[in-house]
Amino acid sequence: MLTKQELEEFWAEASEIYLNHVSIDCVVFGFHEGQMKVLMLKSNNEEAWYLPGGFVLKKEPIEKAADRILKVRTGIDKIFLQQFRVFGDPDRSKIHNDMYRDMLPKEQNFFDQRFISIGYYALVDFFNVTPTPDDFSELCTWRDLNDLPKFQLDHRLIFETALDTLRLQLNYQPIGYNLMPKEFTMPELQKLYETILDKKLDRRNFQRRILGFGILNKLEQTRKGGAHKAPYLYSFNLENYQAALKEGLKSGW
Amino acid sequence: MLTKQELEEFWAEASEIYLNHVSIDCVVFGFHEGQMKVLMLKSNNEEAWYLPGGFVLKKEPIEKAADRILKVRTGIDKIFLQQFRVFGDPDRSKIHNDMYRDMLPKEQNFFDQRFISIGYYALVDFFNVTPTPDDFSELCTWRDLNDLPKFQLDHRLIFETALDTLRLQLNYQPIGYNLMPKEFTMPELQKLYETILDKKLDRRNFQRRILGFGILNKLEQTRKGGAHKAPYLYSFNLENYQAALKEGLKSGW
DNA sequence: GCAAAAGTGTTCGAACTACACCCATGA
DNA sequence: TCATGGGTGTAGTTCGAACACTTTTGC
Repeated sequence: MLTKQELEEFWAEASEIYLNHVSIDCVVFGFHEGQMKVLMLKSNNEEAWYLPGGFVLKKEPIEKAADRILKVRTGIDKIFLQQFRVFGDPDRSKIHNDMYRDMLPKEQNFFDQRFISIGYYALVDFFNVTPTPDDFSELCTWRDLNDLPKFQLDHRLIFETALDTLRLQLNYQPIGYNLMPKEFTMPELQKLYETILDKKLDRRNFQRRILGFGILNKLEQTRKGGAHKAPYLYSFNLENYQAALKEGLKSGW
Repeated sequence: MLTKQELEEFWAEASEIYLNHVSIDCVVFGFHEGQMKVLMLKSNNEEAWYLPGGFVLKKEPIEKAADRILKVRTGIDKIFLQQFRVFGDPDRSKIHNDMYRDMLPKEQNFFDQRFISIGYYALVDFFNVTPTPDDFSELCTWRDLNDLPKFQLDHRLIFETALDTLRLQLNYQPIGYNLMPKEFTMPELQKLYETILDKKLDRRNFQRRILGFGILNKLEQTRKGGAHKAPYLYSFNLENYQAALKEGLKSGW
């Protein structure tokens, strides 16, 4: 928790270095133990959780800003990021404002303004992330999609819009390279799809379809140690994967 | 063309009523005589064209701002609008700034700042639009997609991103209700798709596919007066159309 | 009657669905 | 040896691509 003095300094600096009225919020998806996770922060002294976010430096491209913000929260450098919507309701940051409004006069208070927030979603490898709280949180951690906390501000809307976008993009983009470890089994990848879509898929049809995309390399090894028949390991064929990202998976029209 | 005095007043007012650093640019698509059109404005005294745009009032939702901006440029009230991307390069409004930078001191000059622009695309019925120039343009008119002028700033990028988005959305959204007149023939609708996609489609397959979506009503009448066999008229089944907009056309996974 | 546009099939193959069977492993 | 998970195969169906024939209309 920051002291009033520290807040004062933070705000004074913020107004100097950041663009006014513009913020960035990120929905960071990870995948662990067959569950989809989202990175969240818990407010100081309050049971309200929010998404990693921040502001844009005066001369910084917004993509760089999102990168920088997530680098601090996760420790990861080149994160897969996708802009998905702008949240621009005039009242969307009202609660946030209220929290800090009375602590400083309006002129010095960077938070006491309307923010247009640019939403990014990110896909990351769970194990590479080192969740790191910011100045306004006592905790930064993964939350299971099936066990979400109380959201601050409009962050539930931002989260749900991100998830909807991700589900939609599943239809014309390959997904997984950023969420899975280097090597993985087909059932593991299927579980990722099932978790994102929140429904069961047929083992055999899933395999055929995914393989049909031509974005996987089948490796010689199998994953030993499981309680049953050892599944084959796969890795992504990065070249084809990138191509599929650009061209899309189906032509449609 | 505004005088220096008028500019001074405009800027003084702008800083008072608009959010800093945030702008909106709109790509307005229309369809006329088998050609896709985009609404553009021609700069005063310069062969540089730009997209309809504007700023966000201090307490206005961004969607409302886009509505308001387009209402003034087109005369249409409830336009079909779709946010598609934010353009946030720090140098993106540089040229614009240069144009007006020297006319007023920095503090008074609303334009002499970095703008994060929210991109919307709009689909409108060509015949309902009354193109109306703004204070910085001598002309507001439709431009054919096959005959585009020189763009100002990053407006070519904005336009192309909008078109790409539209093409992508064609795969999972019905399109046409906002671009076609109330009644239309199948060949006319096909022409719309062909124009957006910039490629020929098979008559028969197109008809089967579109009808399969269940978003059309076949009318009794035919379009008389043509030089050949009279085609049937169709209208959109608005209920099914709206449903398709929400649910998407194909499930995919 | 002829050219051009529009209505209406049909065929073929690819792709998706829904299944069934076999194999490997640990308990 | 058996329950469980994983690899692989197949029949039926649907969907889209390619293509042909007929009908209407103005000249």
